[in-house]
Amino acid sequence: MLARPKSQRATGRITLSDVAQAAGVSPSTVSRALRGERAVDPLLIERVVSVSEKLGYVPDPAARALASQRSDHVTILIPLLSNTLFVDLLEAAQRTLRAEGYQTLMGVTHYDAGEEELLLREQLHHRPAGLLITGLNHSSGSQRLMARNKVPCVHLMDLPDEESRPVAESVNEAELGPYCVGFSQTDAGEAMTRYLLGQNKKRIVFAAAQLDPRVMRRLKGWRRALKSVDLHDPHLEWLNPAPSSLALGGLMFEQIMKQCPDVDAIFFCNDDLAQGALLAAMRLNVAVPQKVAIAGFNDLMGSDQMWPPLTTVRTPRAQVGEAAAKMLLQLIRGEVPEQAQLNLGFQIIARQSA
Amino acid sequence: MLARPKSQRATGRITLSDVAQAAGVSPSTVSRALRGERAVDPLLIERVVSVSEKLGYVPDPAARALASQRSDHVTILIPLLSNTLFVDLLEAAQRTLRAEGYQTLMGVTHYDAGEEELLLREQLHHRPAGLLITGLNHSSGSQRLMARNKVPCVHLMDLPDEESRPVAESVNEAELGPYCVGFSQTDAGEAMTRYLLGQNKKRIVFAAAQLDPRVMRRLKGWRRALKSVDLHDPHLEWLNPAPSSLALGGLMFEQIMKQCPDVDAIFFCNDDLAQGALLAAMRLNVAVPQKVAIAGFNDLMGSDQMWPPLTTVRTPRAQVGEAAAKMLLQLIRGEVPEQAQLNLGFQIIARQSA
DNA sequence: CTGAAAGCGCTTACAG
DNA sequence: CTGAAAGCGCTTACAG
Repeated sequence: MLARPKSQRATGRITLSDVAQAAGVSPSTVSRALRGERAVDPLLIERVVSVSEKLGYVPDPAARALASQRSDHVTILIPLLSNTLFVDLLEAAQRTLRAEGYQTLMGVTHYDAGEEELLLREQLHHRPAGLLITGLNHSSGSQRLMARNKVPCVHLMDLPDEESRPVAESVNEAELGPYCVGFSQTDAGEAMTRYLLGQNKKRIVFAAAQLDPRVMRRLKGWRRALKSVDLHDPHLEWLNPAPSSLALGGLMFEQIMKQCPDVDAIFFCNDDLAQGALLAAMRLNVAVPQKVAIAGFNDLMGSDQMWPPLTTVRTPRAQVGEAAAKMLLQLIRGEVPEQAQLNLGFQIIARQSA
Repeated sequence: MLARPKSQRATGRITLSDVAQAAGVSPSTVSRALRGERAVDPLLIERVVSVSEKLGYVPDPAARALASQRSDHVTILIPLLSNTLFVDLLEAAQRTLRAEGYQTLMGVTHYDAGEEELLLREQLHHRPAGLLITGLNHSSGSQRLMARNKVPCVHLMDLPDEESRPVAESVNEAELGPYCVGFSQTDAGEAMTRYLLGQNKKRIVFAAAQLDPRVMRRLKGWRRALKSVDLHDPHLEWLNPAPSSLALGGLMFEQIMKQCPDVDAIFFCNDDLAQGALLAAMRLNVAVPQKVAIAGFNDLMGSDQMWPPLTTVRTPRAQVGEAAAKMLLQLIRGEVPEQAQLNLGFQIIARQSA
């Protein structure tokens, strides 16, 4: 039996130098060839790549990070793991990033700006290559951290309001940000409300929990739609800061039915609430949508299985995760994305509950 | 205005040497003091810690990983993100690990042994400090990878069968593994079946999807219970390899009702299937539990909100995530956990569907 | 218990 | 286009 050629190193790892030696070039050249830096002879690239594959060379991420001051980590900050919306976002982003050799590090903020800032601070010490962060609203401390570290960053699931967008005369690169991919939460809230109006509903409640910034934007859309037809009434706003859940949806439904028997539709800010309401309606024997229509938001798992099936707004979260990751990848490479704000839209899914 | 004392380094980062200089000791001592290595004068430790806090020193993870050949990453491999079971596991593990300064890196195997092996290989290149992996069944390639890299590893959500456990006369450390924390899937399957028998059910279907190893262990428990009272019938086994979902649960329910009208109970291997069945029963106007009882597994979100509320097995996934992370932390520190196999049990939640 | 020195495995000005 | 050299910021035998 032939002894396998041993590496010189104590660790036994195949290193860049091993490859360089075997290929008869300098380590610098191997480094450049493998990273696809231009300014390397194509023939050398070929040779280096083939040798490194033969030896089974795998670059050491720690050494690379130390030398280049940039890791192969991308941090993604999401509010919650208990809303499948964010899990879908995470999975899509992670899949996209992994395909390009990046590791995804997830942080859960629990909708808490302080926790977000803390996570940001922790993560920034690891010199992430990029940052994916949910929403556009962050503490001034967080904003400072992001700016000072000037790490590429893409915001998820929302877009700046029209009115707040800069109407610069000459838009230069620096004014392009913030980079974000999502859709207009306000428009989506307005669209569903208009749909309900189209179903001839007049007393449409907006029922929300959690009350995060995106929920409040949907509320704004609901208000806009109702005001435009002079049907807005502040009493129709049911805002509960508690975390969203099926159980809470059921509870809110009961309360609304008891206190506002004349209501003819309820637009819940998230499908879990709406699903809970549908289940409660069943228990309480309230006819949906005849007595009261019910609509949700996000088109989460199970909404199509409810009885009656839930009318809702389908949001492109997997697409958002993927597109945002791709945009981030561009920024990491120093490229300029075609659009700084990518609008992926939404879709009204008319089923039978409204 | 006083200029802030600048670091010598080009990167501007506060380094170990900065702390050493300010504290009047050598870098080696700072390194040892900060990592809580014994064999350092307590007074020096105090001084070093206070100076490093004053300077806002944060160790560079990349440099540390490169020098020590161990990163501060822990890899967790789970089958899916679409089953909240695994999300709960992930969140608990990540929370526990983060508190001790470890970063959690997640890999999604999609119940595919090949993908698991690939993820393992990728992750191992990053020299993780430890590994959390779902289940006990892995490809021989994966097992080899884990063994060769001798990275501390804890298995999640299952325990070795009694019969397969080594009955060593003198158990030494090497024979303690595999480390795992979970509960007996077989016993849980058996317990729920016995509960249904106790409800005077005679024709109890086991309806399963996905058919991963843990589902098959539940099946085994169901068989054991039915055989013990001579009520086992192979026709009662409904095994569908498709991914689990609400919709599939509904479909399976319809099929079972059509083809086996004499069935008086269905034990679904997961709550999503059972929830789908409950919803289908409602559509089809089948009385639950009078005509047919329905039971699930895991006690997932929403099961208590169904109508009727779902009888199920509550599994301690958050506790598993936390306990496994703690056990892994011990292994990383070189400590020996009290038990190599930690049984966290399960609980029958008798609600109204069975 | 403490320190000087070597080394971890890369990247990147700098020079040619 | 290529290479020699310095450097990234730590840890860890080794010696004392």
